[in-house]
Amino acid sequence: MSTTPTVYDVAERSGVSIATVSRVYRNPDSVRAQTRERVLAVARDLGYVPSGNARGLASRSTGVLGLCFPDYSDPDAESEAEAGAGGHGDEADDEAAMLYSDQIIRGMERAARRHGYALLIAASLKGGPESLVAKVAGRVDGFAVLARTVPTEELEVISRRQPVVMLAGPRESNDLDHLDHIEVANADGQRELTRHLIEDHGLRRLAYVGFAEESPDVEARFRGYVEACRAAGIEVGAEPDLRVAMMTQAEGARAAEALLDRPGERPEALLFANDQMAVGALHTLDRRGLRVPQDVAVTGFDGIALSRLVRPALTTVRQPMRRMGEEAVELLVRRLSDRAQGKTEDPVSMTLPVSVARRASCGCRAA
Amino acid sequence: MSTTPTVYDVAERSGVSIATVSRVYRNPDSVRAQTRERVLAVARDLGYVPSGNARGLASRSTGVLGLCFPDYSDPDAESEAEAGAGGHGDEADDEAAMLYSDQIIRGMERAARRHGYALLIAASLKGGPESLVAKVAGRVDGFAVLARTVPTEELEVISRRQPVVMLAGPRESNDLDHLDHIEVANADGQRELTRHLIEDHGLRRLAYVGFAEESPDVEARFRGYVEACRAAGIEVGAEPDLRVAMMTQAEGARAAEALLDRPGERPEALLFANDQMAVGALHTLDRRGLRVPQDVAVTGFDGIALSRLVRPALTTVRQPMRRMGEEAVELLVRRLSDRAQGKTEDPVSMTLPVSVARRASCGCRAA
DNA sequence: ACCTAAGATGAATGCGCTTTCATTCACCTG
DNA sequence: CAGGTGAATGAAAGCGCATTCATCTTAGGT
Repeated sequence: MSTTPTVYDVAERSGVSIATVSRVYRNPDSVRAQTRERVLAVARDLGYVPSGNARGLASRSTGVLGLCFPDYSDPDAESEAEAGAGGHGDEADDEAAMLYSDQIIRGMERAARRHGYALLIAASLKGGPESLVAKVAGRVDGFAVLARTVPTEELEVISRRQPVVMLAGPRESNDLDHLDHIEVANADGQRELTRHLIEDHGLRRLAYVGFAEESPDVEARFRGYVEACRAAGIEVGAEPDLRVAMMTQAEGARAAEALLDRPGERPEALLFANDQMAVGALHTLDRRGLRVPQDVAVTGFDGIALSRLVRPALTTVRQPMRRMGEEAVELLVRRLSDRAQGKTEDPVSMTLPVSVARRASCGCRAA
Repeated sequence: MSTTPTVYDVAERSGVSIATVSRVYRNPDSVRAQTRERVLAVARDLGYVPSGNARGLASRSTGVLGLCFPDYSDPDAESEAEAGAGGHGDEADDEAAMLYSDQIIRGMERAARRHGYALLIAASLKGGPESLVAKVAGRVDGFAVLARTVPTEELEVISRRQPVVMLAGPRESNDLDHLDHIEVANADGQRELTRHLIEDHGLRRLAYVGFAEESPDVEARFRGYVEACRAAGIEVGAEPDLRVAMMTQAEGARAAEALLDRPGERPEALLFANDQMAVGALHTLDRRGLRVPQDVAVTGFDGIALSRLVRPALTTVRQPMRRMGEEAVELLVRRLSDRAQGKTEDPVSMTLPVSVARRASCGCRAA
């Protein structure tokens, strides 16, 4: 217990060299059965477990893939889940708080497992040491990063030494052209959803709520919104009707207040750039006595679990997050084997299709 | 690109020793600002990222915690999700397949993050190489294991060299007494649920479906069931009415068939040892034209997402899986710091409370 | 019985970093 | 100006394993 046993201990106690001990684990068939058994017995006896670090160092590969994602935690969402997932009382539980990143983790884990890899996950602690990525990068053979988790420059540096695939953010302009990249059809989804509101529900006074910081996803979504509006002959500005500081429920609620307080006719539909904001808006509307969707329709984007649990259930655009995780792993694995063979292929960029979930908040189902 | 840069490269190019380069990363304040900047500049230039393996080897600690869990994948559940989560049509998506382990991962990740650790997750590939644990164990400072993922003997060996906490299975008899251990109140939950069926719904002809392999959880649940029955003066055998080979939906469906085909009066309630089996049973009953809960009540155990999505929604016992993950990390962190200080504390064993979710399948809500 | 080839094992080196311990240097103190 | 201090840095010794390459067995062939 005091000092953990190493190859040396096992070798000595079983009367062989450390090379043989190593072989017993790496390549059992190359050791005579009798010797092997003896070594294994001693190992068991001593409580020997090969050090992954040493192994990785010596063989320069870890058998681990990684995922870095931002600290999505939304305090509102947490309390929401505990308080009752939008009024569900005892229905509330962890499920409601399942987010974006959880689905990706799930997808990656599955795929990684199939390929014999383990998965290392780490979220950037807000305001923590900047070295999150470095920490992960140093321990894995390759990894995926959710967009905007890591400073571009740092990523650029790291991607020179190991495969990196960027998730959900369009490839950032210049430096990162050589990164593989997976995104979803943000514009398509928002366009289709908007078209649905306009054509199928006959709504024409729409308002779009986006995100203040530069976010490629949000921009793409807004673009889809604009396209659908223009196609229907509805005039819209070049900017969302409102931009919030964070894409949280609280901000969504506040955004709804602001939009409703604006002079002029009340919008017939509020479109939000993500589900959490939309859920926040639902609360505001409820408090103000406005019925959804009769008085105002509300839509989100993402398709998180909560979107289905709130009342009225939220019409939104579902992203194939799990699949994204799987594709990321496939890509990494391919890169790794390419690299092992000295091949060099051009960076891949794929776009996964999304689908509109028509639920109650736009009027497609009973609340 | 050809060869990844190391401390040596950085040291040479910036005219310092490798010791200084190391300090720049480990203990920046101990290096003169001017020197530090120079080193960092070179590092950035070269694309240097410290090797986690080498670091771990040298400092014998990784900053990573681990989780091993069994391959829960239930093909039925997957297809269920794709086909429509019990008839929900387009409502179907990944959410429905969120399982036990996903919640634990989530809890662990959160807690690990708070303590500055990353999380390594790995599922035992069914029939894969036995070395799953060894792989994980060798790369982390401590880890949690879901019961029955790993042969007891192997765990025993490993736990001698690093903190291990066992999740959800009662401490296995002899060898593993020194393992920390977290479980949920299986018996309490099943007892309360059974009591509810008997007292609040007036049901008396119950049937319990368990798991054939020895499973401490299932045994505890069954024990709770028996206690509640006896307390109500209902006579029950020492064994579940039926034991299945796997706790999957298919097996649950089959179990329901078997129970309904038995001679004698039809049971008023079918209690399953987990949600997935109960969902399978729901299908059988539906196909046979039996109404739930009017003709037969059905209950599960676990509280997975699917349990709420099926129709009728499943009455079940919710486990605080996420919290279990968090507690596991807390325990590991404490152990690690104890160990660092040379302290040795007795193994901890904690039991987390569960809660009964009364939904439609027992008659508590509209279907 | 002798030689050869294949098989099993050992010796030695390096993977990239952390960490004493020792050394150097610039500054203070008296 | 000598002696002393503390800060900054360098030298060197591992950390635990994988992996040639060399050496030693052993079985097979004639």
